[in-house]
Amino acid sequence: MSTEVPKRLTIYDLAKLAGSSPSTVSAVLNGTWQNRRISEKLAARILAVAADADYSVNMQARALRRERSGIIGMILPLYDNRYFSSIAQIFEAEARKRGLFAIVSCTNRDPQQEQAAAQMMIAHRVEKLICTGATDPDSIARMCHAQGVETINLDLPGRLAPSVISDNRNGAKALTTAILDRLEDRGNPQDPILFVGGRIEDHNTRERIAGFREALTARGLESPEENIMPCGYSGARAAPVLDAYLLKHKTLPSAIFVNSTITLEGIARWFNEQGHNMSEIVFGCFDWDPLAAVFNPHFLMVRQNVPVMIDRLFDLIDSPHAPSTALIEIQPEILGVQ
Amino acid sequence: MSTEVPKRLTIYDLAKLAGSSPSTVSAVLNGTWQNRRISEKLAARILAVAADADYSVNMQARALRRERSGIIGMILPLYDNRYFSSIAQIFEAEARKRGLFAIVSCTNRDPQQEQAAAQMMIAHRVEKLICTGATDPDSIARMCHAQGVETINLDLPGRLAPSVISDNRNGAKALTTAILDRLEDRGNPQDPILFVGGRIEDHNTRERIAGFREALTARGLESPEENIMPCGYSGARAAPVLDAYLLKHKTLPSAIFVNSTITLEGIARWFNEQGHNMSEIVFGCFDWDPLAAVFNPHFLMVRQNVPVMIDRLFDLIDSPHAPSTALIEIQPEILGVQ
DNA sequence: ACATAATGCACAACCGATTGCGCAATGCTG
DNA sequence: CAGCATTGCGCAATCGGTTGTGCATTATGT
Repeated sequence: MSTEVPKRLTIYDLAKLAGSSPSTVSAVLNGTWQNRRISEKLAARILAVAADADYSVNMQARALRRERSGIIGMILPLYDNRYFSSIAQIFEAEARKRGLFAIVSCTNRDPQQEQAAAQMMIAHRVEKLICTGATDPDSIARMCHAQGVETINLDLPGRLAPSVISDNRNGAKALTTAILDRLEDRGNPQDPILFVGGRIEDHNTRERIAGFREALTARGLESPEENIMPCGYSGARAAPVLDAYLLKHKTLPSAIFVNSTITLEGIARWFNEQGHNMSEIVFGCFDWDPLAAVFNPHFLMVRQNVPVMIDRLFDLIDSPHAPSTALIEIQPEILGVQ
Repeated sequence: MSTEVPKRLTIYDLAKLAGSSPSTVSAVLNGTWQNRRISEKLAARILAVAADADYSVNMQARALRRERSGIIGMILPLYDNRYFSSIAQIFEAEARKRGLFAIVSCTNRDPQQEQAAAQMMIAHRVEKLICTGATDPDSIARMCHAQGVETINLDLPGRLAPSVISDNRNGAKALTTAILDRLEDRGNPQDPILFVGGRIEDHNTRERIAGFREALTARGLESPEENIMPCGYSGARAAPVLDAYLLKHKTLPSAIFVNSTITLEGIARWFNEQGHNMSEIVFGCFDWDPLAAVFNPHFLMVRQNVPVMIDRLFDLIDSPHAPSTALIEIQPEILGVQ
């Protein structure tokens, strides 16, 4: 085994091997040799030598000279739910298709970590930075713009860069309507629906609450403040909300609008611990998880359309200078309605 | 908005601003100035100027000159299950703690994509490459070693680089034993257990089958070949297996050892479609998912110990030259036993 | 045969940080 | 006050590609 760095091959070595010059080797290897009037024959020879010697370009050197890194960055709250992990996966695949190298950093919904990650991305000279579900997208946008790096917001919108998000309001309205239909099927169309989870500071949660209310209003129903509990994204936050509801009303709500799968997990845990049966209640969840869906075929779930979101995202990336006010809303899908 | 690249600040600019030289600025900014006998006072001035001007080092230039990128790479089959996504997340956090920048690529269990991703990683001059669940870790290891890049295998072992994996055999044995205990509680300790999912070409699947058999043998039970169905990782593969079993035996097995959550999803779907009730059967799954667990408290699940695996992984990364034969097995946890 | 154009390729200056080395200024010793 | 050590810092080469420019050589036109 190599004891120390075994000096990798450079274009200078290849030039010697092929009896040519570094600049010619460079042009041949990066495909610009046609413009430089290199002969077919020499190009072939150089390519053969390079392949034979297992040459691999040094991207650092290339990026330094070209003043373009070929890297595109994304910051993300976390990987471990289906929505965000599929965002990461599809983003990466799409980036690769365009010859870009994607680097993704998790920032745990923490503004400090978001800033630090963005700094790192800037230091690595990413060509664009995608801020997914960022708690403070505008601060990041300011930082990046000061360094000449454009940003795009995904999932949560900002005011200083274009944004691609789900149509939260209409998605929530459709989900709530589906819940109301279920209640009607069960013969209690007037029963209260509890809204649980999310952060009221989030644009998305506010929009979902608005959609929730619109659906109720459309049926001539009330939406009392006390039934709307954006208690955060952690699963554990759901228990106190349910405890309080039960204490006050002596009975469970007939339906629950759950604002994320992580909240759903907390609610399910509470039902298990309390010995309640989830199938007595109509559940609608603004988020999708295949295992949750298959174990609860009666659940209503909203699946955000990640492939289309990423498509629109790359439209923005490709278009030179999208207006920072652009807000693109993608319709999600309601699963569980017959 | 900037029409074109707005020339970022370099150490040459800072040198002018601070009335000093580029080499001094460099030393001050990268912390090596003590060795270069720069005065406290000048260092402070330069730091102030840099902070004031929002300077950000160019990592490409640094990496080129230092001949170290500060980047560590990982290839991964996919993000979208809890096991792999937590690997990615914890790996990234640990890398960051060490001042390394983690880049992760999904390769969809496709040897071609694995090779291509490894090539990219090499071009970006990663300092090490972690091959997680690679279908062909040895080919990647050969490629990387030829370029002087060390690799480490995670989740699936290889013969050309050290490996950190779960103790699949003992984990499977413990899971099977737990299943047998459940069957005994239910009064049918001799009933057949079906093993479904995974690839027989995978080391892990083979070891799990071995552990499965050991547990049966320990109770004096048979493990007929026909009950062991490593039908792949896709969920859809489970249905034909279950169909065939049902056709032959006219009844469902009393217990199923499920080899992954994706297979579990396929099985659950089949049960729904066929109108069978999953609670009639004892389920053990070699994999863990919090939503699956909370919706099925009676499931036995194996949670692989990702934090410890990543810990050991970084032990290997930090140790100069681990023997390529090193195989570190981490004990997983059985969830669902009282 | 001579001027002109096209072809084929190499030279050398970069990109921005790092680092071995050396020089000037100051401090200290005798 | 000469002689030597120490302090403080800048010079210039370097990492490995990229690219504007220019110089031979060959082909074409008259």
